[in-house]
Amino acid sequence: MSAASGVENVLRILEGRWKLVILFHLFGGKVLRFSDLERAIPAISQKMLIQQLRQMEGDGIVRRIVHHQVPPKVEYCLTDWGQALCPALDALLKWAALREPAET
Amino acid sequence: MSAASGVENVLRILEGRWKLVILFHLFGGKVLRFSDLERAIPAISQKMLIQQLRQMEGDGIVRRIVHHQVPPKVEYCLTDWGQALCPALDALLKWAALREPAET
DNA sequence: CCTCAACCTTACCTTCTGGTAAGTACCTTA
DNA sequence: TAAGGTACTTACCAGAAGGTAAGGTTGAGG
Repeated sequence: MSAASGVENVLRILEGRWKLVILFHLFGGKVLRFSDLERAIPAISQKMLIQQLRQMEGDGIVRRIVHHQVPPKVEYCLTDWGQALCPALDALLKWAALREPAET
Repeated sequence: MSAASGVENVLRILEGRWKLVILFHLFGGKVLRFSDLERAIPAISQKMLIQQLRQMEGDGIVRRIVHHQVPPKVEYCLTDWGQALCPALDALLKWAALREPAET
């Protein structure tokens, strides 16, 4: 059952109050600046935004693009691997959709 | 993007240090007693085992079968919905497997 | 009467997560 | 010289998650 630990790893990556919210804003190849994300997710604090972005960058889901300009400009987008998450999340969604009818 | 909250809900259900470990022990229609699970997962404490089982029962993933005997006997197995999780977890696993080759 | 087995509950404590608020660095503009 | 905009960073705190240890219920067996 190393599958268990594999899935646990994946959950560990996706866990975090804001990861999925950020992901969904980035799906579809969108490229957003830090401040765009702040505006898109008003409830998030800068600390959390940066923290979750950094973690996802470290996990290889998100790519960080720094433009060395005077008013700093940093953009974020998904890596190919990050984009590939879509179908897997869909599978989870489909599973969740099964719930209502089949409840004993 | 209510998909985001949908997936968040699912993660909320699967989250928890021991849920997946227990799930994988129950996959395949297995029916296990409390003490079987304790033995199968030596690192878990009784408190955690019961807590995670109860949460999964509440979420409709696990079914609890009580036999009113003198040395109590309680069995746990997956509901149909719980079994249906398998393919979704497989999708996550497949996604995780994509990682190595495509790392830039 | 005492103990044991199996399942669960409770109290308490530590660690982790997320939240707020303030501060930093840099150059541009007034 | 002072203010401002962008992208962070830091210090501190509260609440939740998880861990340990002990207790409690029930009837059979000694």
